[in-house]
Amino acid sequence: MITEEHHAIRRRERRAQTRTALLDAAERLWAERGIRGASLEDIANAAGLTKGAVYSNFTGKTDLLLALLERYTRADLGLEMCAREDEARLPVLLLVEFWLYGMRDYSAGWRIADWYAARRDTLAQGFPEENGMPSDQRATLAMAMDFGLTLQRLLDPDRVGADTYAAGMRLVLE
Amino acid sequence: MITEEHHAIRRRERRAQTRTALLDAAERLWAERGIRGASLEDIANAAGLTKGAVYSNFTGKTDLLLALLERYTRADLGLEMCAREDEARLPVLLLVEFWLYGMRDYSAGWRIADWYAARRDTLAQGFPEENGMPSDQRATLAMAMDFGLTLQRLLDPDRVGADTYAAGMRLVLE
DNA sequence: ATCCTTGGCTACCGTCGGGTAACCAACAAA
DNA sequence: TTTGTTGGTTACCCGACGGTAGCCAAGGAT
Repeated sequence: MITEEHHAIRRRERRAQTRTALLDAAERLWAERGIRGASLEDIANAAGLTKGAVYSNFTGKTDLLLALLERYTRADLGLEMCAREDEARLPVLLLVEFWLYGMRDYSAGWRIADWYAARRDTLAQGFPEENGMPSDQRATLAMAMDFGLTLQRLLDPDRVGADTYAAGMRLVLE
Repeated sequence: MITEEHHAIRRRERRAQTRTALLDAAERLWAERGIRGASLEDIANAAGLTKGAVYSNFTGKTDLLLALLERYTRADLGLEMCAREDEARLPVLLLVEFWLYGMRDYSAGWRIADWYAARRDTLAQGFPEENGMPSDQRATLAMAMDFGLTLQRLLDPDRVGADTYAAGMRLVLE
């Protein structure tokens, strides 16, 4: 039986779907071209919609950005991003975009900083406190190594091989 | 005595000065606001000039960008960028801008990749081959740790302290 | 069957930014 | 002094982008 609430729910679902579609498109295009490099119209078209849909679901570009940042920082990139490098390329690009944005916009900065902190905490719980180094410090170093190697490797996979990546992670994970 | 060549030289010098002034302004503004965030007019005005001066000295925005990249990759940031953190903020921001640009523009990508490689080589010469790890690999790891820690520390200096930075560099430099 | 809400579309505006062309002043060459 | 060149300014064009307003159709409510 189909009730009125049922309809209302389907309605909300459809709206959520368009929101998701827009966020997906923004995530992909902004990763590919940079935040200022993809316009709202580009994003809407990529989602099979028009710019109006964006303004119907978000108050503006920065709102869309913050919503994406919100969703992005909930979902977890697994540790060791460089493991499958082709797959990691776009997420890392977007992460760097967000880092830059956060460095310049204070209100977004704390959110990214918090995400990093949460990631470190999660990671630290996997490390037993050993060798005199606190586990949270070790987590910070692991993230740093992972990130620093990924940046070099994505830019120049020939000269920064998978073996170097493995050696780095081994060193920091003892 | 003032010869004709003397004049010609002063002329060339003045031109070189305006070029430098434009490059300086671009370096600062692009670091502060991002490459797409500062227009040619902004840059020219910051240098006390007008947009026309840019087009008199460079063929366009990307040419100015490449010239700056060229100059930037000649000058050397010392290793351990995070040592004096306030001083490092802008250079690191610009470096990340360049990294992103290089990841998306193939023709610029190899230049940045080469710069990284040269940095690694220079660094590697300071490392004796020891403990079974090749010195060039150690250089890669040192850069990765330095960079990864700097990114985290610039974003959140409270939670990523100088001690952690020191510990990371110690670990990788043995 | 009728009304009204909602979600998305279309057309439009103002601004901004890269790029161009005409112009002009300083200055070197004669 | 006159002439030509060079370095920079001014005014303008055009496309793109963020944002707004009015419209319209789908589809729930009554």
